[in-house]
Amino acid sequence: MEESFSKSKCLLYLPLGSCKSSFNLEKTVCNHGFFMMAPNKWISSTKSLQRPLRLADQCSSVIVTISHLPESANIQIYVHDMEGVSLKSEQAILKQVARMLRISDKDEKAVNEFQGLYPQAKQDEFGRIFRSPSLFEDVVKSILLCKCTWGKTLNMVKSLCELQLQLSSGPRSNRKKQCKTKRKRGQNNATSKKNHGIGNFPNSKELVKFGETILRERCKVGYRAQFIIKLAQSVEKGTLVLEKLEMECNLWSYKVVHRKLSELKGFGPFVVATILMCMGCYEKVPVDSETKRHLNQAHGISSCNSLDVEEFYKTYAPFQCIAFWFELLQSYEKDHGKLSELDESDYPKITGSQFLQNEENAPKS
DNA sequence: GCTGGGTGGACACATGTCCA
DNA sequence: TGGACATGTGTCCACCCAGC
Repeated sequence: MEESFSKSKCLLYLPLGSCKSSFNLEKTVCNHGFFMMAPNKWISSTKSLQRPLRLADQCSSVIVTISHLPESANIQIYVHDMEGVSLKSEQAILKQVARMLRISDKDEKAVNEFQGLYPQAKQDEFGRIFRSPSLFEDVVKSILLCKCTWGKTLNMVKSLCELQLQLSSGPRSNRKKQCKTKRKRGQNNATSKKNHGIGNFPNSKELVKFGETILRERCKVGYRAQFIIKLAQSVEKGTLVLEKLEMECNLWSYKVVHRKLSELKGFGPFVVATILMCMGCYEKVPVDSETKRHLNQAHGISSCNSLDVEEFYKTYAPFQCIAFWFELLQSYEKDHGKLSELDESDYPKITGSQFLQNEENAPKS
């Protein structure tokens, strides 16, 4: 059967629907550390987001630039280096963009309810926390946040994307074996063409292929390699269906999903809370050194544990996590200026603890 | 270049609490 | 009273970096 192609050759539109009134691309993207992680690239001069996204075959990627004109009812997605996009791939791209930017009726409902509880967030157009085009990417990035500095996390993620680019643009014969799906005219493997210097974030299939040793040696992910590979293997075998968990999280209590995730090796309370946030369950605040620092610095709460954090944000239930991120973002922007206007080279510096060190070193008045 | 302390979340185990 | 669950604490691990 002939695959049909989009009439629009390289420009796609994602309707905002019910999200139109509350949506602001800059505020939606530049509000969580994930936007600083490769392969995301925020271009402050044009207020647009550039990154590779998967085509329908899940194997090849294309670079897209996502932008939004104020008052427009659609998000504009420019697909680079492509003469045409099949309808299936178009749907795949739109689905990924909608996930990243939380464009859905459910997300809009959450934003409105949260802003009702936290009016200042409405003023600041805050409510959508940026995430990845796939839950798998969110999960791996959450693992990479652990036991290291922010700068190191950024490096590990970047190395993974570089490795993905290297391997995906390897010998043609290998790529043919990887991609059984037939591609027709115009559906070039974008990674074989102009790649804008960055690969996509590897999917589970690619990570299984890389293996633990390569992740350790090339990407310097250390002990995290075993957890990531195990996760990727479970996804590939079908013993772990992340999308099903996400759906369960939406349908029933997050506690069931919380328990299931906690059973996985390498998934501690911080990682699980971060994943739940990405899934759209905001009741658990990820508690790490940064959370404790923030509560100490902003509210004078010293030596707090996860229960103290839970107690502190219970006013905003079931959106405790969004409330926490709103406060944290405000403190970052107070110290470093607007995150959306930062230079990429400043990204590794964005932690409150850095600020704390500066404060401690500053002469006391 | 080597060494050892610091970092920070996960993990394993110990202890505490609750409820049938 | 005992099992299930929650909480606290010490240890582990890989890396960074200052000091020698």
